[in-house]
Amino acid sequence: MRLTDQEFNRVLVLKKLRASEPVARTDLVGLTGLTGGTITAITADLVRRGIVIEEKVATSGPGRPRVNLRINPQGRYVVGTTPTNEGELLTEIVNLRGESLGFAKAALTRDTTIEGLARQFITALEQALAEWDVPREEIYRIGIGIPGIVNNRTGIVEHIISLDSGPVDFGGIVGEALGVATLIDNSTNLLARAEHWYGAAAHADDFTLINIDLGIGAALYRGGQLVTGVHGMAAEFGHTKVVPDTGRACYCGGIGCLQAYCSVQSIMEQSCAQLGRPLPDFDRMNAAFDGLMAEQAAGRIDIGPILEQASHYLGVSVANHITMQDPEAVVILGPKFTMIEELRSIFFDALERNTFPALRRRTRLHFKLGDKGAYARGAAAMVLEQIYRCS
Amino acid sequence: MRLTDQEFNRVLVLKKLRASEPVARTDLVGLTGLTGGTITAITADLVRRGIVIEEKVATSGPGRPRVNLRINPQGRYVVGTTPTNEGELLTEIVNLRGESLGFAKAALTRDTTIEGLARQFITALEQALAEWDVPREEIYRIGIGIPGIVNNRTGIVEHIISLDSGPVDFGGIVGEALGVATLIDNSTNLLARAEHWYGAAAHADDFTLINIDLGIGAALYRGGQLVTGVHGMAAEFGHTKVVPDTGRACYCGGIGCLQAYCSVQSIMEQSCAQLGRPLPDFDRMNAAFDGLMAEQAAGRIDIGPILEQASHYLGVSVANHITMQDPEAVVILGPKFTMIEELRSIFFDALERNTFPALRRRTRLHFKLGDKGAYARGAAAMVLEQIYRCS
DNA sequence: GAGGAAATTTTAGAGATTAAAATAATCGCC
DNA sequence: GGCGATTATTTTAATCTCTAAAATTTCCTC
Repeated sequence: MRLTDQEFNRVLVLKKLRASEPVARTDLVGLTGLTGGTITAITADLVRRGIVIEEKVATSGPGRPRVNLRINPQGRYVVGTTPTNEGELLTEIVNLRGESLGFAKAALTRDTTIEGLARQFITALEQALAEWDVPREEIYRIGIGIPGIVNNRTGIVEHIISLDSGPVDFGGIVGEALGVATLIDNSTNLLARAEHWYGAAAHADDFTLINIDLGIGAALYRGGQLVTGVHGMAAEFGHTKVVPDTGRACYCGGIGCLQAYCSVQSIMEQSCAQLGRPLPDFDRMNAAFDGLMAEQAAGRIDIGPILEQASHYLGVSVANHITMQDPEAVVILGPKFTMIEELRSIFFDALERNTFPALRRRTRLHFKLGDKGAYARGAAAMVLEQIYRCS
Repeated sequence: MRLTDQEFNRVLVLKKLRASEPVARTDLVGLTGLTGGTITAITADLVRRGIVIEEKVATSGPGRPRVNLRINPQGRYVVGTTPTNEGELLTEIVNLRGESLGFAKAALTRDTTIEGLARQFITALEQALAEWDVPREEIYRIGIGIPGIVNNRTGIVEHIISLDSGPVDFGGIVGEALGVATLIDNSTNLLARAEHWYGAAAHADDFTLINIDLGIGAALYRGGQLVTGVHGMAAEFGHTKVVPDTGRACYCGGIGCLQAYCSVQSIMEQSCAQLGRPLPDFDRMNAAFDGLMAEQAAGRIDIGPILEQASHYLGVSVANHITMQDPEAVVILGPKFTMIEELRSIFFDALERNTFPALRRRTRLHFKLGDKGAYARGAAAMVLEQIYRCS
C-alpha cells in the first residue's frame, strides 16, 4: 500500500528528526525539503501527541533562537518481545528513543503449536509487566518479533518452522489477552527497522540488513520502506546458492546454500564433525559456538578453514547482492566470528573480487555484534513508522 | 524522486487504461481505487491532450452505455533508437500503443568517442525521418537506448564500454541537432519499460526483466517503478557469480559470472573452442550463433553440453534472484536457445531445485524471443511514464 | 531601548480528492 | 411512444494539505 503524501511527509519529518535529534524546525526545512509552514504544522501535531518535545537551546548569535526538537523519552512506551534460539523469550520495554527501561527473560517450553506459543507469550508478558510495575494503559504497543512468516498488516502468523503450521491471529490473541494493541513482524524485519531508525542505517533509505545467527536472515529497505516481496517472503538470503550442485546440503533441501556454510549452526556442524564431538542441542548451539571460538582463539583447536570458508562465501554472497541491487549500505549483524580481523579480511577480499568492478568499494558496510535489545528497538521503530497509519 | 500523489494517480490511470484497453471509466474506478469524479477529471485531461480517445461501445443491457477509452493511435509519435551488437542503429517510429509505423536500419561505423556516436545517431535519425517523411513537429520525443551507464533524468551518458569514457550530454546533443526533445535510458531499462507497458508484465508492478544477448542485462521494476540502485547501476545480473572461485573467467575480471556461461558470446567462445573454429567478430556473433544452433538442430555438431550448462546456470541464477526478491514475474528475453524444450526443462529443473521451497512455482515466468521493436516500444513507454513529469 | 537578524507562525490561496447529488443515456415494457 | 429502471458519468460542495509570502516572535548588539 502506497503511503499518501501526507503520511509520507509526516514519517519523513519524524525520520529526519530522529536521525538528527536534537534539531530545530529550520533544519527540518532543509532536511525534508518541506516549507516552514508545513514543518510547523507537522511538528505541532507531534508535540501535541506527546511524541516530540521542545527543548530550549543556549543561544549563540543574533536572531530568534532556534527551538530544538527531540523525541520525547516519556512519550510512548513500547514493549518488544521475541523468542530466541536458546528457547527464551526476551522482553524489553523501550521509549521511542529506543532506550531500554526494563528487560526480562523467560524460559519457553517446547511447544508444538503456534497457539501454544502465543499462550506462553501472554504469560511471559504479564509477568514482565508485573515485574516492571508498568500499568497497561501506559504501554502504547506490544511489538512481537516472529522467526517465521508473518503478515505485518493483519498480525497473522502464517508459519513458524517446526511448529504446526496454519495461519494464527497471533497479534490478535496476544493483544486481546493483555489489553494492549500489538504490532507484529518477522524478527529480522524488526532488526532492519531498528537499524533504519536507531542504528547504522539511520541515514540510508536503501540498505540491506543481514543477520547471522543459527540461521541467516535478511531484510531489505528500499526507498525508506521495508520490501516484503509479493508473497511476503523476500530476502531469504541464507538460501541463495553459493556452491550450486556440488556444495553442502542445507536443511531446506537445497545444495550449496549460503546458510550451509556461514550460519552458526552449519559452522558448528562442520566443526563438530571435524573434532569428533557431538553436535550440541539447538538451544545450546550459540553458547557452544562461543566456547569453540574461545578454544580456537586459544589455539587449542583449529577450525580456521571452516571459519575462513564461511567468511569467504559471505563475501561472495554480499558481492552478488551488491552487484544486483546496488544498495547504499549493507549492515551485517553477526556472532563473534565476523569480528575477527583475519576473517574480516577474507570477507573483504571475496567481496571485492566478486563485486562488479564499477560497484566495488562504493557500498557502505557495517559489522555489528547482534544485541538483544535490537528487537525491542525494532518494535519502537515499527511504532514510529506506523504512527500515522493505524490511528 | 518520489512522485506526488497527483502524478502517481495520473500514471496509474494511464497504466490501467493501457493494460486493459478498451476500458470504460467505471472499470477504471475499480482498477485504480479512485472515485468516479477523479477518473472523470483525469481522463478528461488525457482526452484533451489527445493521448486518449473515446470510443462508443455497442450497448447490451439497461442503463447508460459505457464509453470505452483507448490510447489514441494518432496521439503522439515517438521515435526509439538503439545501437545493436551488430554495429547497426535500429530506428523505429511508434505510436503510444506501441505499434510500429516505420522502421529503419543504419550501419554504424566503429567510433572511439561517445560524441562521435552521437553524431552518427543524428545522421541516421535525420535520414530515417526524411525517409518516413514525418515532419519533426509531429514527433513528440526521441527515445534513445544506450548500452551503457546513463542518467535518465539528465540525459547524460556516463560510460559506454569500449568508447572513451567521460560524461557526455548525449540527449542534449541529439535533441538540439534534431529539434526534438529526447528521453534517454539504458537499453535494458527500455526493454523492461516495454514489457511493463505493452508486454508480459503489463499487470505486474514487481517484476524482473532479463535480456540474454551477447551479454546479459537485467532491469528491476519494484512498486511500478524502475529501480536504478544508488549509483544507477543495479541489476548487473550477468555478473553475479554462479561458480565462484573455480568457474570460467569473465571479461569483467570476475570468476564464474553467469555471463561467462549463459551469454551468447560465452556460448560462442566455448563452442568455437570445442569445434576448433575461430571466434567470429563481435558484430557477426549473433548471426554465427544462429548458424551454430541450426547445425546443432540438424545434428551436425554437438554443443549440447554447453547449452545445457548455460540453461542450468540461468536456472540457478534466476532461482537465487527469486529467493532474494520474491518478484511477481520474471521475463526472460533471449536468443533461440531459450526456446528449445529440452533446454527449457533443464532450466526449470535448476530453477525449482535451487529456489527456496516456499517460493517454488509461485513466480510467473515468461520466455520471449527478443524483438527489435521492443526498444522503440520502451521509448514510448518512457513517454507514458514521464508524461506528467516533464510538461 | 532601537535596530537587526534569524526562527517560527500565520494567512491566504491553489490543487487534488472524495462523497453525494445530479444528470445522461439506454433498455424493457406497457 | 412514453415511463420507469438501471447503469455510467459528471457536477457540486466540502475537506485537506501544501506553498509562498507576510507577519510575528525573540534575542543580540550597539
